[in-house]
Amino acid sequence: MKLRNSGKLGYFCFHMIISVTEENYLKAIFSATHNAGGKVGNQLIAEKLMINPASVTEMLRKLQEKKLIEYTRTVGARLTKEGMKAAIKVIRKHRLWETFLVGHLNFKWDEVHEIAEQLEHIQSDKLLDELAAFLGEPDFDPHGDPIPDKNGKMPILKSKMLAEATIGKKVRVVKVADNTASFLKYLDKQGIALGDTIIVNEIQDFDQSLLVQLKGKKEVYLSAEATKKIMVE
Amino acid sequence: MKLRNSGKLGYFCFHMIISVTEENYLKAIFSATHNAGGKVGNQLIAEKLMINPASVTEMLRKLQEKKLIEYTRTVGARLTKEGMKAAIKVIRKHRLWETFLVGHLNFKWDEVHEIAEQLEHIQSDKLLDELAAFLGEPDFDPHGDPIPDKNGKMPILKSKMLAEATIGKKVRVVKVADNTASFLKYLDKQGIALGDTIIVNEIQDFDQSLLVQLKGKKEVYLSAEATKKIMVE
DNA sequence: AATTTAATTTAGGTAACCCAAACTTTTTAT
DNA sequence: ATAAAAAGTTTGGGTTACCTAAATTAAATT
Repeated sequence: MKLRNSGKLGYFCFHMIISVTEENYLKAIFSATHNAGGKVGNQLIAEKLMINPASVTEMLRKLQEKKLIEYTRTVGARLTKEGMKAAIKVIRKHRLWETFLVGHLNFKWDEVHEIAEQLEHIQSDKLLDELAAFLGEPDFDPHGDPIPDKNGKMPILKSKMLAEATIGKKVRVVKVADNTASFLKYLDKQGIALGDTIIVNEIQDFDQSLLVQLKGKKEVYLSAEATKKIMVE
Repeated sequence: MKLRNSGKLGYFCFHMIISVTEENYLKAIFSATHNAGGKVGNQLIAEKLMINPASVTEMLRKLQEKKLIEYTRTVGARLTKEGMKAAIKVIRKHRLWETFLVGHLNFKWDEVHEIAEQLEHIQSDKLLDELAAFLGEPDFDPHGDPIPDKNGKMPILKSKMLAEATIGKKVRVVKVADNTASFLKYLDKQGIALGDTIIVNEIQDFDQSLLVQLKGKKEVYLSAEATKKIMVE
């Protein structure tokens, strides 16, 4: 933590220095709690960060010291307001960079994650603002994930799994619930992209796989697995 | 150092992992030797990196281990071919990012250095290639510094100090030899930008300051200091 | 050549990460 | 209720990259 002159406003304000590692912890805690809502244990955090659970304890204490999380050994960790703000800012950066890479630098949606993981830690408020403006303040990233706005507000997109779509009704792919390269490449191979329309023609009883009609009239079978990861509206 | 499958060529190749700190050492050694040509001592490296000279020894040994530099305690350090390649790649990234920030994200030339210092360490060959292509393979950055091409070749720009310009002859500003924000802001205030034409009208004998005529016919005095940092052709 | 001065190295220490293994607490199941 | 399983913590150790102070080595001066 470091005291810094804010320069513009004429008074001092605390500007917390959050290390790259700390940011990754905050992201992991966010992604583990924002749906379930509750708290996360060390184990799950360790898993998400692919580190040893033994390493987590110390860092959680440090994050609590910095008032970025609330933490009790038995119940686990939850982000404070400050921690939430920091986590969402990292996510905003990540998703804006992904949008940039796909939109302007000819990256495929399965190639951007690793690089965005690096770019999300670049520290510059002006860069963040200007990048967002350059991209036209996009609401969603190349995977359909919502991009938080400057105040941390996430656009809401109500979508459901393709697996739950009504037969015969036309739906539009708006998001993928799995950003791994392998799944995304599989979708590319099938000819399925964000924004495409799909009609479910049949459900196979024995394995819940779907026979669907893509935009080019082409019919393909999608496994139950896959249809749970393709989000539509 | 890590063994990695190169993927494309079908054989294994060594891919050296160079840390951020190591990259900064290579940059410092490069910038201290590429003009003078010789070798650098610990002191100068320490100064450039704003660390203690005692800290340098260990790292230089490590860089020598990795065959990125040649090092003898008495003569100092010099980049090997590999080290040079690595250093130039970092510089290429730095200058391309600066070009991007100024060209597309509304940054002023005095605002980009710090951010480029972060961005230059992002690891992705595709990103580097695509960024360069997006920018149109520029030859010079916003300060007039040459951007090495993919093979590490630097475009050469023969320029001289404004201080050495012939009186009455029209010259063009092509580079600044000082990238500090304070100097760049000073130039902004004087209304001097890259590409501008200047005519030297008078040299003041007593302090070597110049009375110059800018493109808008405006006449200003420039200190000898300043005229040594404005490069023209 | 002897001395002063400058540069470099050594030695010992700190801080932020990480791990493996031992240990403790909590939870679950019998 | 108590043993087994699961989850969390502590201990001891490792790495990287930095620090200071003291010792050493090389260079420059006298």
